[in-house]
Amino acid sequence: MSTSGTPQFRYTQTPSKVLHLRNLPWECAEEELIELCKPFGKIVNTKCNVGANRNQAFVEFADLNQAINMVSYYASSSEPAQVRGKTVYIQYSNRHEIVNNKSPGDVPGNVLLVTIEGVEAGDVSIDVIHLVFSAFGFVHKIATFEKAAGFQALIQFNDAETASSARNALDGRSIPRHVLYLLPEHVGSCHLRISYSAHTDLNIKFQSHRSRDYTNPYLPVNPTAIEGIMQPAVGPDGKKKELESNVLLASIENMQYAVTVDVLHTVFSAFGTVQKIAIFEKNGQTQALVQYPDVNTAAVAREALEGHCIYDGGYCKLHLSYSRHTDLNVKAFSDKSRDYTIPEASLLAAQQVSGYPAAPAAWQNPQAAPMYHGNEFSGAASMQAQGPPGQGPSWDPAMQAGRSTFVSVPSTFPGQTFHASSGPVYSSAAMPPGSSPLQTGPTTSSSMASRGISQPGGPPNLRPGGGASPPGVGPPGASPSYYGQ
DNA sequence: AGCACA
Repeated sequence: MSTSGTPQFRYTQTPSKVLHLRNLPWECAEEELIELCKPFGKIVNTKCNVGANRNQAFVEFADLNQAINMVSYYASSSEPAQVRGKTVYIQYSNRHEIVNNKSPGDVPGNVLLVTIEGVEAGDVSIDVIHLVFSAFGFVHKIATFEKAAGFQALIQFNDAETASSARNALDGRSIPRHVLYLLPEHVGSCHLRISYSAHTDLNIKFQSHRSRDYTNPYLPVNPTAIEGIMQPAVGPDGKKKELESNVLLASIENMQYAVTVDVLHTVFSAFGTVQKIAIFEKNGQTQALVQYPDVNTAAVAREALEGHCIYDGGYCKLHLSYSRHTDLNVKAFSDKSRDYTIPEASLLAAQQVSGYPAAPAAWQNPQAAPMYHGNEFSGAASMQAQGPPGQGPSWDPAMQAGRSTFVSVPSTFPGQTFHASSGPVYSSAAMPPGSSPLQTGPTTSSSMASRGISQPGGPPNLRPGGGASPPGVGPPGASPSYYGQ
């Protein structure tokens, strides 16, 4: 009775030009592997830090004979293979080539992604992190956040060399003993898992309890961070208050009919100037971000539209919440996004959607402080490249008040998915203030809302049909209107 | 000290 034989140990393993190395020191760098193996032949690929303990590796030789040479050499050698004095066990791999030799986190860069295991976000302050990592060089920026993986921090160094020295020294280690006294007593172990981020320059908008930009001491302090809030904002009545924002997140339920940027613009313009719109898909559901100039307008729109349907019959029901974003960075004119603050885009939009006043080109932000420009390739050079304020449609990310201190690709920001340029990327960009509201200012528009719009069945007086009907959408014979359920 | 990915 022949079974498919269980794999035996090395004696019956078929040779492969890929070798499996075990019992490596966990610090083992690719260079050390190469050092060990290159006397036997040309190494074409490696994979380091494999296994739960990250103490295994694979090395692929150019030629099978080279791998055989190495295995047989150490099989008969009196001196075992060693890395830093540690005996390394070598055998043929059961695969014949190394695929995916590097995970994204292993590609060196100047920004580290640090996961601090076994702690809550409040346990390890950004100052402790700064202290620990400053041992390896000047830390430019830090952004911390909580994800499923735990408490994480992005730490930006000047270059990949500095970053890798920090990673090599700290990956897998606990926070060094000399700073442990800075941690709360209940924090027992807090191991650091460190990989490289694909980011090259973090976009820090405020000095706050969760983000720092050490290159720019003049960066404004996030007002909400002064009190060091670690708990949700609380309203006057003591109840938990949802964090407000000038940007609304709209989920569109029961979307039987296409909802275009123009439709959304029409709907949301009833409450004030819509600055930017971005439509995207999330979990198979269509969502949209709608940016107003201020929180008040957004609050009014939210109150009025929540639970209402764009089309009669329960179609395209809106669910609104506040986004964490305060300023969207969207393509000026595409089928999924619109930036009405850009004069050209407004013109373009006006060609298609007649009847809407173009947003005024107000680019000066009175709130703007001298700012550090945090785009992908920023640095001294890009700061100089900034044009003077008030000139044309620049992308100067003027500072604006807001509570989002660190904004990036939604939901994927610190994770392992990096969209460099695909899709809308939300980050800092200018928020031109003082755009003239379509109807009324924020304060009066709230009275407007209280007069009727928020009442089910009381549609706002603005209908897409009036010069802005979305092409061929909506139920037959029905122009978009608002119906309470 | 015993085989990787997502």
